[in-house]
Amino acid sequence: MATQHNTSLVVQKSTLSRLPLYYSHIRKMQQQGEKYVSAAAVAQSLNLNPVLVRKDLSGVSSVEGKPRAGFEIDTLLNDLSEFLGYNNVDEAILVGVGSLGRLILTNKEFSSMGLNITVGFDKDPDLHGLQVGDKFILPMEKMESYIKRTGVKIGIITVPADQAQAVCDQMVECGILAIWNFAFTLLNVPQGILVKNENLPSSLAVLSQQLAKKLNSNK
Amino acid sequence: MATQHNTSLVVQKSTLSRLPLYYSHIRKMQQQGEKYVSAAAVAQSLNLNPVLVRKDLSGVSSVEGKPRAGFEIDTLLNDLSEFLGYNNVDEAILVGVGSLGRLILTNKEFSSMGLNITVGFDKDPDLHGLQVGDKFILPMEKMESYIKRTGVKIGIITVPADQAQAVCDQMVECGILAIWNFAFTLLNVPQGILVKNENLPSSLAVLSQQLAKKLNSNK
DNA sequence: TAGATTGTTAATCGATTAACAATC
DNA sequence: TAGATTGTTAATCGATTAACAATC
Repeated sequence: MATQHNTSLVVQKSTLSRLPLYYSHIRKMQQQGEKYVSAAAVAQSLNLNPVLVRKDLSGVSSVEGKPRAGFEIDTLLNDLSEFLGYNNVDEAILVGVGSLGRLILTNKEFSSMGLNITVGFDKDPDLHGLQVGDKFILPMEKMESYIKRTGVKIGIITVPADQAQAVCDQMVECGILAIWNFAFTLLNVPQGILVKNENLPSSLAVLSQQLAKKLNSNK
Repeated sequence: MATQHNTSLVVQKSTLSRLPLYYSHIRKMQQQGEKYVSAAAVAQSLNLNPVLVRKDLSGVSSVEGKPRAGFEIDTLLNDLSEFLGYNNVDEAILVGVGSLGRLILTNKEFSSMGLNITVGFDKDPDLHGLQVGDKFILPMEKMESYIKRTGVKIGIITVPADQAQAVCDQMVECGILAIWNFAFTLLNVPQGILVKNENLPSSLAVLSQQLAKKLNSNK
């Protein structure tokens, strides 16, 4: 049964959001000295449907899994990190060095995932020239030249909601192609610009609603 | 065409995650003095499919929208906040008062959404008795008695990944029914416990992957 | 070999979108 | 009235799950 691996990149968005979980879980196994891992085992540990995991992994792995054994961990981790782009480090800038911005700027987990936030921008003059961790904070006016000079493609927005659209427009104009938006507002962007919204109020609504429904049904 | 409103609570999860956006957008319109809003207008502002918005709103509104005019804003906002449970304030506790925990504890947006985080727990003795904003930090040992005494049902986890499962177990044992998990790990919980994962690495993976694909296809 | 695990094809499930009649 | 907007029914799209043959 010849199958083409990695050539058919029909990995869905939903798959993609599970891959980091696989990666982190399987890396833990590697550190514990394991050599092989089966999709079935991953599925059980992560409480997912086995077929789902099998399908996800088969779409990413460069080699077929071996029946009875599973996948060789070293190879699989390599394929995963390759696929997720952890290897070719991506650079990003961040605008809005408030408490959330600061948190993201200094978070080491991102850099281990290959996201290198090189600099923060803020309109508050008191912050200019300061460092958060080892990242400098620059004035907004420097954004354009910075983006154009470095060719950075990812922008992170951590300003208050009412300023987010303006920052977004500015980013897009300077050449940013993908925006990670932490402000609680939907951004209007031209066709072709990617936006990923990080929306805590929505998440909370889902959770508390489900809880309310459950409490009611139990009555 | 008689329709039953609010009685048929077949509002999907996906709808639910859009409602807070509608709420916030429509409230802005209210503040600008608008009296009526149409699903079509909301759809256009938020860049969503009109039918989708119409369906969402019709499932939540206590009255039918008026053709040509739309929905009365005051009534609609009331229905939305009713539906989202913003009125009957929910209490929550938070475990792990690091930088992220602190950020969430002090975030005022949550309280305006009806989530009242009453107290934070941390294992660091240096923090015990301190206040973050107006919230006290208590030792972990106090968690059980606190939950049982107050009957709080929502727990927020902001500890490092390797401690998350232990905290989760403890919460569940004490009677917590819904968990908002900010640690990058999947939690194993008994049937019936709700978990909402806030998963930044996964989000990032989706974004940077899409970007990479796009950059490649443009070549 | 026997059995666990693989990858694939088909069925199911759920959410979004298209089409349309009803109404102010 | 004419036209914008509504709510609903049917079609489409996408993702998950079930079933199964292949294989080490």
